[in-house]
Amino acid sequence: MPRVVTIRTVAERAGCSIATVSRVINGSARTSAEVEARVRAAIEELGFRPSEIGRSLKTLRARTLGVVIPSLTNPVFAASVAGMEAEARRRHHTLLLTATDYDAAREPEVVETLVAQSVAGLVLTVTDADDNPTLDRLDAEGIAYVLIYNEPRRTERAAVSVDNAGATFALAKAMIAAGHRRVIYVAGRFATSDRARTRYLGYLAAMSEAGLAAEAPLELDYLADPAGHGAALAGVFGPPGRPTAALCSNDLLALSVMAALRALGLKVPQDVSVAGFDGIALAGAAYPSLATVDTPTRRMGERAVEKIFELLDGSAAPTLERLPFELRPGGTLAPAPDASPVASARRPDAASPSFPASPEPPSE
Amino acid sequence: MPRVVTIRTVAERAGCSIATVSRVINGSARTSAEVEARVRAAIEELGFRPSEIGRSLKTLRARTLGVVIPSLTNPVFAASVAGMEAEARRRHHTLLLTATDYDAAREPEVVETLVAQSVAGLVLTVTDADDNPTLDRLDAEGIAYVLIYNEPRRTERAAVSVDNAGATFALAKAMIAAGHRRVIYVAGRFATSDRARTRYLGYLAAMSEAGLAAEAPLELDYLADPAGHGAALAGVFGPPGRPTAALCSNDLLALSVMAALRALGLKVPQDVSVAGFDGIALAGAAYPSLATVDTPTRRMGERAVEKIFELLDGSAAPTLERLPFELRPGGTLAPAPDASPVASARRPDAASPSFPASPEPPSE
DNA sequence: GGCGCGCCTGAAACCGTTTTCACAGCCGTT
DNA sequence: AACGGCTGTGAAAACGGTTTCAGGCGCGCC
Repeated sequence: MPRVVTIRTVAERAGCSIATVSRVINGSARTSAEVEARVRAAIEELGFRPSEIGRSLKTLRARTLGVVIPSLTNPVFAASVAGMEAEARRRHHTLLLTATDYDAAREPEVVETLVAQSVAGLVLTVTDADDNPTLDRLDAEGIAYVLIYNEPRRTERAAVSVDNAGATFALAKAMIAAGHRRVIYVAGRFATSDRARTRYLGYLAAMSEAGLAAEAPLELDYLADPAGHGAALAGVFGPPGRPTAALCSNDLLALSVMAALRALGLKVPQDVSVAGFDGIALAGAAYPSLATVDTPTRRMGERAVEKIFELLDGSAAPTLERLPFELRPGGTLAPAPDASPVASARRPDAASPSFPASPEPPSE
Repeated sequence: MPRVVTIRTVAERAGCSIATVSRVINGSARTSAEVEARVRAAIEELGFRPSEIGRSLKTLRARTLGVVIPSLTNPVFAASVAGMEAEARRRHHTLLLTATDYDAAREPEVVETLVAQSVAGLVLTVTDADDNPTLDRLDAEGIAYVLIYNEPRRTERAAVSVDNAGATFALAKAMIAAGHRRVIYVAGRFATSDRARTRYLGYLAAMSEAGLAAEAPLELDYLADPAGHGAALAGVFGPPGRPTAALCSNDLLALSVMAALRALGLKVPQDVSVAGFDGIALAGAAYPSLATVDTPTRRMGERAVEKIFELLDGSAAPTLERLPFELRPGGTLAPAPDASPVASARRPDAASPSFPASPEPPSE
């Protein structure tokens, strides 16, 4: 028999009307000091806590924020959700969390679920931010939302992201600067991640700028058993003239690729350099430490929630906002083993980071 | 102007009463085929979706589940939340997610928040499952909850866990069987994690059984900068006669400890063996792969949600349920470098796992 | 042909809160 | 002394559903 004590119980106890109790609770209108004291005492004694449901029904707006992410298993999303949670709590809101498991078909239904809960707003990472009926519907209904990690081309969509293509461009350039000529882009779930696709464009641009031939991207499912990776990677790294560097679309994938390469008997970074994207905390604890693009994952979550409230109170129009990233050097990226037989065989040194931490490495 | 279409709009369009619309939606009573068709058509045309808030108000129970965890940043909690989310979705419920950041003082307030939302039940990991006023309050109010990873001594508390002490006992025994004599237990946030304390008991038991002297536990904050770890670890592993093995209270900590040991110039596992606890996905991708206790993290989350519903429909009484664990061998646990100068210096081999995967290794 | 029983249906109450509206009392001003 | 405004309060109307209750209608059975 939970919730036996409602605002009516309190009013009775305090000897006033429920309207007055409501006023005391919300400070929505002045009340006499005497009545206020009685009400506060009654609330205290009864342990009363107003029902958010009752409140929401009147307001037609719950103090909750809907969150839609592909998966909590990827630490990059877990970290950004942690940021959202902290910021939401600061603003007396709670997160309603849902995951799509990278299934685009699930997006409309989870958004429906959240909208049915009358959330104040939504934070989402979708598979495709441009061609997306679900987002169109939110636009049409005027429901506040902010994308995170997506970079919609349509600038009237609110989003918090990083320069995915630019960062990958810089990262690929760093690999090229380290002497790598055959660099392969490895993606997880290419089809269901516009991030992976956008990052690929950055890779292509860097290869093209350096006059190098781009490789066909290698697509791996990083949720599947790493054993599956082995076969795919063996196909690419087995033949002679194999790539000397793997640029992975995210850190989780990169760590998995490193394990798979080792299982194939290839040494990282002596045989193959590896880099990731995201800057998850564990990338630094890996051995060798993972070279990656450090994105402010937690801050992005916080910022997304801030943005929701800006949209709600009308203090800002929806915009695409790119937070700064940083190239993070790591032991997994070393100078290329000299592919040309004429050049001297310089030993790569795993211990020394091989590219500067500035976003734009020197152009030579 | 969101939510312009309510059950009343639908009723009008279908030419019937709102009661009938409700009946069609919920199948709570028979309706004529003709009316039902009209109602369904109206719902379709209007894109109507019943408000969960309106529904909950009558029911006094929302179709949401409150989740309280220390932090999403630890993959073990992220994975269990992923399990909860999947199971909750299966049952048409949504998660309300909150984190305490390992702050016991925050527990009562976040639980208050969730209760105010009229959640159907709660899944929580608390700092102390035995002496906990917040849980007492939930008991008193008859609100359904299930603990996860906690192992309350009070058996009338519902919980899904593993045998924390038993698993650590087995893990410590495996280390001892590998020849380690000085094994140190390294904990993160000892004060705010009854898991860390319970696991320590398992370590103590194993050391005692083997007639070895237990070391004082080393407490590290794995959220702090790993640089801080360095100093603490240097104090323990610097002096001669240092421990040859570190048993860490969780995987995240273990990976951080590995990085810190390397920074001190110590090799894992040649100089120091390391083991963790939890079995997070990335433990397997680490190099060397992390020896750990593999717990069914995701499954535990699913099971906790199942249990909530068992409690709600009265089909089961609250109990402490321990799911099976498995020792997972890993390259970080190798035979001890022979401490006794008289014995021959046998080279430890990082590649070969050094303990069997069975929960109870041979007692010699 | 009348009676009774199901089957569908609608009116209305209810859930817990916020908010509007009206009003009583008081004070200061003219 | 009358009047206007201001302050504090309560009654009541929402908000969007579910559910109870009563009743209308059609049908079968005596």
